Amino acid sequence: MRETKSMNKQRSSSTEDILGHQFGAFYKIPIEKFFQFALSVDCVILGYHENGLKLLMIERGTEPHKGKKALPGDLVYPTEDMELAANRVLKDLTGLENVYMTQSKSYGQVDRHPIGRVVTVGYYSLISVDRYQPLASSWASNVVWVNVNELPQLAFDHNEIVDQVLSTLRERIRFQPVGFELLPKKFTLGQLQELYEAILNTTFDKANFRKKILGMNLLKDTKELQTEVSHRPAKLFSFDKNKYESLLKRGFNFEM
Amino acid sequence: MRETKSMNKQRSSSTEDILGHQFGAFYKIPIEKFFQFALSVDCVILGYHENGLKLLMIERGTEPHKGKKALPGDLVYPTEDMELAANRVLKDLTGLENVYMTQSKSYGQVDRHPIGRVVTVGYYSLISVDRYQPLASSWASNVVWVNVNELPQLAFDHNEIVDQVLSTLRERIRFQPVGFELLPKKFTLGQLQELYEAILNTTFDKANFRKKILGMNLLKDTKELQTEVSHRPAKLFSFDKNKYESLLKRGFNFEM
DNA sequence: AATCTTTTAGTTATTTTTACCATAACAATA
DNA sequence: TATTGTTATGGTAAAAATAACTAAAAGATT
Repeated sequence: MRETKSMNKQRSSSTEDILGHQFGAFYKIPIEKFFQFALSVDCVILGYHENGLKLLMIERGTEPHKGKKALPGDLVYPTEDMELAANRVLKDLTGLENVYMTQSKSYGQVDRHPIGRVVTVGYYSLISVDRYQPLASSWASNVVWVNVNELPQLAFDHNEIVDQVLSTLRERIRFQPVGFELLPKKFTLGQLQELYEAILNTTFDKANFRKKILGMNLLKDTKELQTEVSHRPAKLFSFDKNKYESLLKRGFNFEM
Repeated sequence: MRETKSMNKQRSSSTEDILGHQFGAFYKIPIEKFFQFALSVDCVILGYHENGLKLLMIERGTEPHKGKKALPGDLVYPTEDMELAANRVLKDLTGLENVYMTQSKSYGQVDRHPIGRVVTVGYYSLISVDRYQPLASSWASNVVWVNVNELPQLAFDHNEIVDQVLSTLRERIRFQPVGFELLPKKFTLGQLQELYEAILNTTFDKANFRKKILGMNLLKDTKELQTEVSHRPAKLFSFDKNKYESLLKRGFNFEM
């Protein structure tokens, strides 16, 4: 890792325009004064349980905001890419890797953190809860799933971060096939419909929903059936990502 | 402004969990080592000229990336909110205030800037070119409008930032009434249609386009006419924001 | 008067959406 | 074995939205 002292020395000897930012900032203030931000990531980890969308939160044991729920997050190391930091947080919390993860917005209000200027970047990931199992760690007891419709007041500006992510997801799920990320690899059409209904807070006609989604030719019939149900078992389908990619190239537009 | 030294002292005396990030980062590294990021903003300032979407760029006079075009941007002051910094850049460059501006993504690759760890937040704003007039400043000669379809290789990761903004805009303009921000307060339906056609790279049937947009009841007939045209002058309309807000509450969905 | 383009008011065919209906299939269980 | 609950499947029909097109009056300039 690069040392702070040598970095400062390098900066002090730099020309006034090395950054290419011309609007005056460091004509007045030495350049090293600008290098006093910290960067963090906060993860909105969404899963679909029992007919509802939930997110993983931790309960804070210390001030500030002691006792409140907060998004899992961490500081980014000075030599770490932020996507890496977000994936690290996710993996430490859930054991999961290579899951759907997207950057949301950044939050940098001057007074958002008492310790100093900490800018945080929001990420959200969609996980299939059948793959998740809580890791046995020191903080494991503090981890809870919270229904997105029953969010309490969260620590810091985390309510704002979550609200932003949810509204992005509600837009995105209608035009991008991301809903499948929240289901097991193999799912029934009923489960898919329930998921859409829960997230978009509407209802669909069952027959029409089936026709629409099957008509897209994005689902692969796994030839397997649901088990342990006291009625005719539903077929299990899987999302065919390759098919989607190839349809995309031909101008296909997903829409629900 | 807060002093660096006193901030470091404060941090050194803090408990290990004051940030509420539990995953180990500063168990290994002193907290002040995390405060060595700089934050910048880069602005994608979009305007609509002569049937094309263009963006304001500056030409770099110094290394790195000397001679290349770059997005206007600046470092964020340690006690400045980032939205404020973005608006400052916009105002310094164009003289404009209170224009449509939205945060895009953040870019924080470790090696994206030679001087140190600089994380940049992308913003985009939509301006009406009839309001813009280049300010007479030291950098004024370096400012150029570039057609979004003829972008050269830009400095840093600015191509990525612009591409992201353009793809967001193309999605957004279909479902949010943001296109009007790029037109003068009063515009003809022909201008509006050309704007949509340029951004979405399609064509619309004129009669159908008219019916659709007028059917939404979002446009106010200003009772004025185009002037200085050698044919029947078109009516001038304006976007009725209040009307839109009230329709929104009743569940209206804008879509083009 | 000729020209150019907007405005306005249609029509028509096609496609998509929405709301239904009916019945066979099938696993559990009573 | 009959009942029950739900999925699977294959419809139909009305309503709404979309797309493609036609026609002509209006107004300003040349």
